[in-house]
Amino acid sequence: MVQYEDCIVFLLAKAYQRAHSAFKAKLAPFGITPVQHLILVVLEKEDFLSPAEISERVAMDGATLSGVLDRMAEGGLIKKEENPEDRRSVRVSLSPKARRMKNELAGQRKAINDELTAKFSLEEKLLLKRMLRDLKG
Amino acid sequence: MVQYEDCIVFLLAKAYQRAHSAFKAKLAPFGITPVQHLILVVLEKEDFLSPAEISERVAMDGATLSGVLDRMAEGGLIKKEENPEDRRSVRVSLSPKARRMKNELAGQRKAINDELTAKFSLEEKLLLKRMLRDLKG
DNA sequence: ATATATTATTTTGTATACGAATTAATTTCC
DNA sequence: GGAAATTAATTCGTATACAAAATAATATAT
Repeated sequence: MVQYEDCIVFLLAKAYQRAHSAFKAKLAPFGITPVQHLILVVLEKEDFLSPAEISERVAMDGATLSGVLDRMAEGGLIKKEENPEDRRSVRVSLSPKARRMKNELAGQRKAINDELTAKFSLEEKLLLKRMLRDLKG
Repeated sequence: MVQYEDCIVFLLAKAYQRAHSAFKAKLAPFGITPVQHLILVVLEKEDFLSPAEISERVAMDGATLSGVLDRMAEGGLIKKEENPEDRRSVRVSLSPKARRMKNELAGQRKAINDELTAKFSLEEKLLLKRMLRDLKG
């Protein structure tokens, strides 16, 4: 009998909620959320992506992304502009303010990783990452 | 430099989303969601809990739970009744329909666990569960 | 060339998730 | 015994998350 305490879905849900909540608190002073952080990092690597391209890279539904991008534009983190080549699509680019946050964002990622996995050995950390990637791969 | 692909928060988020989505699809024919499944299992072990007690056991915010319980009552899975001893609080109990789902629910948990961790050895499965529990514990 | 199909994005509807404010009932404290 | 603090739920506001429908623009096929 699989107790719910042993069910991977619930263990993942609760571990994710703890991690997300800790990261959210760490990012709050900067006025961004974990999801917004993720999108900023994606745009640091490749600027001027369309919502569809961002959606693919962050594995997030286009419908969700639409609202997130609106809030990020509202907050002055990104700019959304029409693509003149194809007026259906949109180009998203980082604002100067967001571009200046690059090092800060990297520091936040390192800090949250260290905090969350403080108890684990290096081998365990690597194994955890591999298993999370492989889960239902 | 911690790339976002190496950030535990994002790896957890995406692993959770995949697991949740697979479980949600498996439960859809029964008209319940993963969260509702969790609450049903909690009530199988201890019936007549209050929202506050359920909230504690499933580590979910009372504000979220309030809506979930309403939808479950609406769907005929639970009954909410006033506690005559303390009219602030509510007693939640399983409906006969939900009580009959017990074995089915246990089977669904086993099936989703097996699916999600099919690639892992027994040792890896145990280690993954331990690490998810210990993460930021 | 234009009706049709496809594509990109947004909107709508439903379900978590949680902080903060609100409401209602009970306790506590003087 | 009644004001004040506490407690239990709910409601409100904001942010994901995703399916399905709607919208708008482009491509295709005849």
